[in-house]
Amino acid sequence: MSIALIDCNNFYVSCERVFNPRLCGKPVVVLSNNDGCVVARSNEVKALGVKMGVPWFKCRDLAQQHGILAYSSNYALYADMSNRVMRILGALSPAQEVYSIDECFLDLAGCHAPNFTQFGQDIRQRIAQWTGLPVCVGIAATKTLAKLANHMAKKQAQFAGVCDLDAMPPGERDDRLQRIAVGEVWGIGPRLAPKLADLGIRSVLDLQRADPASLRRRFSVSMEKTIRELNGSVCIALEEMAPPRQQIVCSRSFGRPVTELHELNEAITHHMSRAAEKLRQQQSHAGALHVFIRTGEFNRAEPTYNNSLTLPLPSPSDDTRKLVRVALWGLKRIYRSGYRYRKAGVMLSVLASNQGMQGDLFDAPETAQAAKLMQTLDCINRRMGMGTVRLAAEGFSQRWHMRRSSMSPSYTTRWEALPLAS
DNA sequence: ATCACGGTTTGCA
DNA sequence: CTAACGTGCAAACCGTGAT
Repeated sequence: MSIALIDCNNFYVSCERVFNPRLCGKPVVVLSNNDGCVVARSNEVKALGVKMGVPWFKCRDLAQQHGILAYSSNYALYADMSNRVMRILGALSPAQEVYSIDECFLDLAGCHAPNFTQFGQDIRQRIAQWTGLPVCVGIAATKTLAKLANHMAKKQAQFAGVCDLDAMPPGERDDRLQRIAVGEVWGIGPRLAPKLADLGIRSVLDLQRADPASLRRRFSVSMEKTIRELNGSVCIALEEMAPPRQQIVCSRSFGRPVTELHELNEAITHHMSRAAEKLRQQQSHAGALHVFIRTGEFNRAEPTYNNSLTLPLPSPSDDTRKLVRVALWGLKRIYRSGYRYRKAGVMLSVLASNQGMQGDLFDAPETAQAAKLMQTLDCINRRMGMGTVRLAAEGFSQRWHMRRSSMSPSYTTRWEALPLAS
């Protein structure tokens, strides 16, 4: 059993560089939604000590000094580049799990490659040539180990971007695992790492050799699975088909403080429309929805107000219009004037698959006509771009919309963005 | 004492 | 000029009322 984890290096920054090669060799960051935090860093920026997830305003001085170039995130571009990469990789193996926008697992069992390290190099070469993106490849017996192998391929230059843990002599392997902090393990985050350290478990090797049963009692099942995976037994299966979500959340911070109900109405309508899209995409209906609004969580000088409301739906629905109507009703109930709201969102829950749904005695079932309408809406928006056809209640000026002060053109998804002669 | 539930917190990526 | 800090998901946890 061998699994490969292919992960793009500094993915968002690398995408920007593909279409703007002048950025190569320069310190570049990509910012999160609303230009809030640093979410991707070029190696030059990492070398300057800028940490992942730092609020951008806190790096402004350093950025000024070193001429760091900052881009707002351009999801249309990254999603398109991701699709290209995933399609290429998917063709190399009968089983692929797309784990996130920039990484996927491949089951190598079905790949008749004589030498997996060479196979990894071929992958790197092909992705570089066909998309312009740099990737690293980790290979091992389980997903957890493949993640770790990928980490080594990235951090240690002598691997040249490919690390096959199974091809490594056991002595050397233990030696390397000894030198990696336990917090690098997949599933061990900033909370668990210190707790493990209290027990004397500091390195990956320590965790690998820990007793799964006792750590399960102290922590959870997932901890036991992680330990077993580190020892080469598969506990976390490759999931080719993502299981349908149990809840769907859409929320955003505003580009500026919002005080008026009519603006919140627009934002909630927008978020609910997106949530309903996701809902229909996974072929579910929602049995309940949740609306929330909140003031800033960092600004302690301002009066705080957080509120939310969960509303059961009379019968499960996937109709944007019905969901929006209920959400706005809920919003009106929780809205208080006189606050500077910074964020709003919705959540759909009690999700049921479209097959075998229970009807309601007192509520009209969703009509075939409504289903057809939603289908058409989704079809147009998929083809012509997000939000081509939408509810007017989403508003037009959208003064609450997130900040994106410096976004690159969407080269691969908008004709107008191509720098052709006009 | 135990269970199902719903809401909240925790944790991760 | 100033103020400014992301999102989505699930599991664990906890209090409550019913059994």
